[in-house]
Amino acid sequence: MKNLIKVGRARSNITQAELADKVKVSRQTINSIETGKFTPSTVLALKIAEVLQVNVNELFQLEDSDW
Amino acid sequence: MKNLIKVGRARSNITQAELADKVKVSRQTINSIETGKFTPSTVLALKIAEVLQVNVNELFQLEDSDW
DNA sequence: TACTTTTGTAAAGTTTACATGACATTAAGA
DNA sequence: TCTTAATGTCATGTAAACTTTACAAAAGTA
Repeated sequence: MKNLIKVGRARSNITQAELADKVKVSRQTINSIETGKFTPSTVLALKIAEVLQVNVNELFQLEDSDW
Repeated sequence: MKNLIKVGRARSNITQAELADKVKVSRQTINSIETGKFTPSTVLALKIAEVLQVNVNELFQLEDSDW
């Protein structure tokens, strides 16, 4: 799965740590998701999308290898 | 988190077992998500949304208690 | 260059998603 | 009513998300 968190953060001009605070997870969790180390839960994806003001479908995109 | 999987299945006229097959998880997993027993991963949410032809944000919605 | 902020990463522990198998309940059709 | 399909649920096991602590690498700024 591909993600555009970095782009969204840049647009909103916030750091990983600030995003982490807003969605109430650790900074490492945001970093791990952003760098593709793991897949967030849907609740967390919805929160990140809300903070970054985008749809989940824009922020996270399936790849062929996910099927 | 609230979900509208049951509504989406009804619209697409497919059973939990059929949906499970299409997204490649067990029937119990679909049932557990649909009945709110647990939160799916974002990959699974994207797959279910794609099969049911809706956006993740329409299918899964945050509640105040999620924050 | 020196200092500070931001980001990347790793290890160890806890929690939860998801699998499998089994069985009970409900809905639906003959 | 009898039978079958669909759904709900439970128990056990494994894999993966997420936490905390800690440190290193990068990037920005004086």
